[in-house]
Amino acid sequence: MSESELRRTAAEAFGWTELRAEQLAGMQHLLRGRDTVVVMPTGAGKSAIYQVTAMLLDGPTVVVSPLIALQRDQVAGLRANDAPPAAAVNSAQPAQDNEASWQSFTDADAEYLFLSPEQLAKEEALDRLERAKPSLFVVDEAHCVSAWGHDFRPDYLRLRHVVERLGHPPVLALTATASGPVRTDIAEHLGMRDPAVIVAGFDRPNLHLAARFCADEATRTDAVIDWVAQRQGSGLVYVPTRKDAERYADALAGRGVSAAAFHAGMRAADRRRVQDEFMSGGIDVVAATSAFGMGIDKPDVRFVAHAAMPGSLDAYYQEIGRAGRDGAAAEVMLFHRAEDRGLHRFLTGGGLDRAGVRQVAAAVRRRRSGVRIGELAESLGLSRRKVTNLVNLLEGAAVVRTAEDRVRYVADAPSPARAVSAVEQDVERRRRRDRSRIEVAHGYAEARSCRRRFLLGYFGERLDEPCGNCDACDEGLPAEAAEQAGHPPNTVVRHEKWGRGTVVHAETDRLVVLFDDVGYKTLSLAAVRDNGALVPL
DNA sequence: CGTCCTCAGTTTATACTGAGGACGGTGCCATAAT
Repeated sequence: MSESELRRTAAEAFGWTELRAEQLAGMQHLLRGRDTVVVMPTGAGKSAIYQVTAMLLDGPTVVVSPLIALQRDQVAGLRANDAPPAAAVNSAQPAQDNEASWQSFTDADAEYLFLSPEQLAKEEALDRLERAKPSLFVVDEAHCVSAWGHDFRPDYLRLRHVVERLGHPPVLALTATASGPVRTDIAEHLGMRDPAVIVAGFDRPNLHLAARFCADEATRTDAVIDWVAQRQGSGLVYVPTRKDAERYADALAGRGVSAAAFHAGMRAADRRRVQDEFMSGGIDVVAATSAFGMGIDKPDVRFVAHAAMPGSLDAYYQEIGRAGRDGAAAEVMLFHRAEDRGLHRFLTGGGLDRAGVRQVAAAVRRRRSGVRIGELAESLGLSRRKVTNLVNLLEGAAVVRTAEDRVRYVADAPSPARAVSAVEQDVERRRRRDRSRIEVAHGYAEARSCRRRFLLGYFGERLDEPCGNCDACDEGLPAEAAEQAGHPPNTVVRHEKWGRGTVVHAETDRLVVLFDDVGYKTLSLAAVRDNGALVPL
């Protein structure tokens, strides 16, 4: 497919006269049938990649989207152009409308169908999808596969079976934020084959990055409120708990700031009102949990404060990325405490339900011809979500396998009793990895050198000059550390104990290395030099 | 793992202190009760 044909389609159907190199590259990979991962900032035109490609492929396109609100936005956006018809299926619209969406999709009338991963867990949905013979399978906000699939929304990890059932059309994963391990996780769990990975620049040079250590909770509260009260324009305050959202919103209101809380425990109508008023400028500041943000594209957010360090730099970067989308200067301030680790340790610490693993394994083994997850849940009297999670774990440990929607016991797999320890090892590995991400996030918070270099390094990008727009650069802190150390970011190294790894960040006295097997580790440079435990590869 | 809340105990102030326990984040979907 020629580049000019892509450009023409983009112009005719959508009125886009320019396409970025990354967009074109993504389109061409997909047209050649190759699975593709695209990491591109919000507003850079990720959606264009599938919207245009869909029109040039012979068959409709399935778009998996995590939020119903996003599905709506996407459908509305397509309808506003001369694009082909788009439809959605979800629980928020009447059954009649869902039926109409399916009809138009299977009749080859609609080109795009938007739905959640949970919809794709339904047998009937799969049948209808299969009949429509989709030629492109898109996973929007694909970091959700990695962030949510392992526990919160396990149907994300079932998508690979949906893809196989559909004969593996080209798969496109789209996200704005994904570090190396997250990209790998996404590709693996979507069952991608030798995917092309396109990463557009991560840097957001207009964001001024800064962090402040707070000794105790009362000091932090005051510091956050003072800082926010002194700012102008729209801003966000990210907080760790729902109660904090209310607490900060009230305190800010008491200081004369037009502020409101936002979290998942609020009534839907209140959430909508807060979001609408923030968008329209009626409310200046929203104090929110991580529930706020996906799909929010307000260009003139002037600041983002964090009243605690989130559980990973992936989450942090996503949240600060909501500032300064218009390209004008914006401020980002992180108020952190060492104790912020506690909540995330708790959240990543849920113990494995060994009895559940064993129970599901045994139940699967009994059904020699395989069993569907729905039947399994019903016969065991467990929730669907629970069973899906347990099946995912068993599948990860290669104890069971899914084909044609049926879960089967792997012929030479260990007994259910022994399978438990295989699963446990996987869970333990994941926990170590999650905890190492918490640690590296605090490494960032406490860093004494260019913050932007640290952040970009985490996402696999190298910044050669100090950025000049962070608190460390403001203070003239050393920036040449990476070179002095002899281990600049992105150097591949081998550690005698932890194996292969990649340098993520270097300071005068320590290195942060991402090891393939054990996750992130901070190494003292003195120790590295003295005992030769770390060698470049 | 840390914080906040409650409550008992000590105290005689309507207030401190410590112990113990609850609670902590993301959304889809289906189903039940108004």
